[in-house]
Amino acid sequence: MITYELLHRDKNSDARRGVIHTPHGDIQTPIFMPVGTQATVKSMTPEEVEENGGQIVLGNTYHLYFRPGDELVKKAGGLHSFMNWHKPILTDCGGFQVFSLSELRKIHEEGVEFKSELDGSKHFFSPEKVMEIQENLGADIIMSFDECCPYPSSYEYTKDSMERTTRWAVRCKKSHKTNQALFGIIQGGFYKDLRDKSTQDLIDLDFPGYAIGGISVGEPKEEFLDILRYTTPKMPENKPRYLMGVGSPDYLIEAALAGIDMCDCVLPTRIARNGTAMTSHGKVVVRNATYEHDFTPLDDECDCYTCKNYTKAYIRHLIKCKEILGARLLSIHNIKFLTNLMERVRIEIENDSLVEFSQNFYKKYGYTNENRRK
RNA sequence: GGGUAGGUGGCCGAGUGGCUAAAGGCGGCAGACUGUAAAUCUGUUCUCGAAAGGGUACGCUGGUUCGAAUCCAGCCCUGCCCA
Repeated sequence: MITYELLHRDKNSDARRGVIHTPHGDIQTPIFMPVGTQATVKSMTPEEVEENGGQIVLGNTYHLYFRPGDELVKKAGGLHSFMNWHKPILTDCGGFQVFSLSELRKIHEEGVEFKSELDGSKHFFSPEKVMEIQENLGADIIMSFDECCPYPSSYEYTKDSMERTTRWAVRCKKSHKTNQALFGIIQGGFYKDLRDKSTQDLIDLDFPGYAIGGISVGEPKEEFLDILRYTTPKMPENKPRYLMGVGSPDYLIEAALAGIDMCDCVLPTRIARNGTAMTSHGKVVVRNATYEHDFTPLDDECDCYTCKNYTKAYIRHLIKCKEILGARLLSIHNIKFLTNLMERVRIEIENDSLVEFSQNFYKKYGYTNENRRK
């Protein structure tokens, strides 16, 4: 099981500084969690993830069920042993795949029918099945099965979906047998009364942690912030609060300001593979021609392995040639950038200065209204 | 020297009379990426112009035709085979 310890509350925002105690060690919060869908943070070794500030990584129920199979992972001694990562692990439940693989699935009350994108075979995910898979995987934190609604969705659709997600949460709880921490996922789309209902119903079920799902799915930033700031304060104070699928620096800071403890995202590793770095001066598309003759590091303020040893010109060269080292060096940098950012956020919370920090950060990072997601 | 296949936009390569400023790929340039169907996807890529539109262009020169990358003639060049 896990417990949440509140260390300090920011006097000028809803931000909070805490620790989550897990069977595989403590997690200092707020935290950014790198995603390792297929039991690997793409291109990085577990040692590199740890050296670059990773305290916990994610795995994915859907992907690991298909390959290599959760039974195999169990046979290997669980995910920790299988992937040689001995710090905490959280597995996502496959709810996001219900959303992202919309063309390959059908949703029923009983569960979701999936057509495998690998071989076209049919598979059925019920809340009970998802619990069984996640128990085999053996993560410290597991997620209840949900549906992540697309944006935009009608009130009626979102309501039905949210209510079904709650019924699925009941079934997950009922069939959950291990001492892994099972988190509930708040849904309700962009409708505040639905968010209220979802939050309250899940609180009544008494989960050891709660997540906000169904935002950061392509909506305008204002709507994201609106739901984030509305929902987070209604989540229990004595338990971890997890915002799913957020990883750009501004969203992470806003999440912390709203009182979120945990975020995860593929963004840093994905944009790394596509030739982009996050830096203290904003996004650097190092693939671009501007950097052809730039023999300076990605970020002059960064202390990561990549920035200590390599230049933009070299990394650009690697990316242009599709050399895997390019993806690795950028992934290392981006992960370190975000874990450094969150470390800084934790310090600022302790000093009650996160609001001021965020304003300075945005100015330096170059965030304007144009940078906001549409 | 003889025979044969061929010369198309930065490169490879389709195209055998008008629908061709010319498919497709590569390369180049740019954009996107947020609980990973992603080392992916999208746009763009002769030139002038904001656009409408114009100018050049399929080895070279000339010809046939209302019209030629496409047909004809000569020349130049390249690969392969034979001497």
